[in-house]
Amino acid sequence: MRRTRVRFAPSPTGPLHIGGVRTALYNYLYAKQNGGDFIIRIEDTDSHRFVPGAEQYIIDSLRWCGIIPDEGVDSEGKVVEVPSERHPHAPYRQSQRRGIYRKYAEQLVNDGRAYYAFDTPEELEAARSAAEAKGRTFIYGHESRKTLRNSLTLSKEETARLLVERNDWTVRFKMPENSIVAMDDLIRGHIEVNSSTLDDKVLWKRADELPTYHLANIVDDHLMEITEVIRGEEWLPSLPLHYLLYQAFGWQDTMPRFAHLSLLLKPVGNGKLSKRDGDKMGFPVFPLRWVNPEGEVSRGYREDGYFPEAFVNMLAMLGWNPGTEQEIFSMDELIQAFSMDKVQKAGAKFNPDKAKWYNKEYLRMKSDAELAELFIPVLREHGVEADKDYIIRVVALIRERASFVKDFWDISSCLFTAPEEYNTKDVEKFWKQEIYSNAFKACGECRTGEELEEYIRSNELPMGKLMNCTRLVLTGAASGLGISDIMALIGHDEVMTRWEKALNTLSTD
RNA sequence: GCUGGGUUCGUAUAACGGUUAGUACUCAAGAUUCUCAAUCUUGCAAUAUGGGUUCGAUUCCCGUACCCAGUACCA
Repeated sequence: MRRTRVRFAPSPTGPLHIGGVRTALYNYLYAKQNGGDFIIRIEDTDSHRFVPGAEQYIIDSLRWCGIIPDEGVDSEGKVVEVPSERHPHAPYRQSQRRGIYRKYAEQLVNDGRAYYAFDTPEELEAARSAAEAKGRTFIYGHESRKTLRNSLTLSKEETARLLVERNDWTVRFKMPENSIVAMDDLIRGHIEVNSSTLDDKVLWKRADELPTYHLANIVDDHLMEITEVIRGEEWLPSLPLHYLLYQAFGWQDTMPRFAHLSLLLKPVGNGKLSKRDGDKMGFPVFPLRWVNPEGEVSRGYREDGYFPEAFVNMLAMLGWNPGTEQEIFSMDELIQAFSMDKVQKAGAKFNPDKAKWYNKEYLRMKSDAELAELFIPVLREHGVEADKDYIIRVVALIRERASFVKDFWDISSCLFTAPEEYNTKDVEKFWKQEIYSNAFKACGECRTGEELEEYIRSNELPMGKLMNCTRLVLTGAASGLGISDIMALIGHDEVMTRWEKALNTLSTD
């Protein structure tokens, strides 16, 4: 029985979006449930698409979520680049492993499972457009390779000559003709594909001495002793190639098991979730704020005020369910409950409302003191310094009304400062001489909300009108916190100060 | 186009051949309150479609429709 080892293998071409975070999360949950290792490997074999900062962003995002790798570029907070006893599989960045792939590519050629190809990008492009003109799709496969420039069609001498003369050749996999590839997926079950529909994928590029995804992925998964590959659905079409590669290397006995996760879809309409949707519909698609090299800013869940636990919980439930009605799970509970056969096959549309609901639930699990602590920086931003005990009392009063800590300010600013302006509609409705004169008089005579209510009742005055007028004076609007609660917190003197301000500000003729 | 994957209320999902098709979010109504929110109660709302198999299909098989992915010297 092999020790469970799974990996999350992102490409540092940009920020990790929430679909990627979910893939990492499922890998992590699976690893931890089985007492195994979670590894982060950076797949940077495409030198042209490298984006500075992306790798760090990925690591920071996972860390924020509480997903800490056992091995990988960033393990236990340290960058691991040199193999050691603890990290025999290092380095974890494919660009730093470039030396190890070539011999595997050549082994395949020697075994007749791959061949050298000398077609230039221009030649391939021409072949592609020629096929397109005839309404077909060009595939570099068992048919077309017979007419193209490669070690299968060229003489041994010619091949040897081109190999040294040119530096832009590739190694291509020699896809078998008409054989059924039978595969098993942990989520999707049995799948079969005829190899004739598949093309001869490039495995290794002489130009930059680097493998493509397919070769690097298989070689590294093998070398790193990966037992399960849990990845996005976009890889399902290349699963037959990967199966065949394991066979070609003779590694089928230790071939990992595969699980292909469905994609996260946009909330409305069709298609997968994209960066644009977030901007357009007002929710983040990234865990953390991201500023791209051009200076364009994308918001993040962290900056939008989400608790990482809520974010993780929400993501876990998108495409997986525990089979019970429990919806709130800590990371430890998720590790316990997770199971691959409860993972949904179909893509899940992302639901921003539910995400918000999750955050509200987690907010409610925090103590008043914890929330007060989180609220203090928000208050400071608004130039408010207040007594800790007072803040705790405020938080206790308003916590049920908010989904995010940052909402606290809008709800409770009236408990810290007098209103700067008064809601026009409410003024129109409640700022009438017969109302405010009575309300002002009542407030002058009463110390508490209870007294005020009793006063209004016993004098047979209109309760709603006087109360709303008072709230308008105290908070700037007729709707909001209870008068009683406001009075208890700000005190009678402040109540009268605000009356004075209102009488001075609003017209009283 | 071709290849592969997918399809239960608007959304996320439950029901491993037998249920009045359940739950949560959203939405609506009512209760409550000085207002708003919260809360509680109630409600609206689904098995894509056509054929099989079966005593019985959401569930198994086949077709169709629709959606998604792949079709790069990108991952």
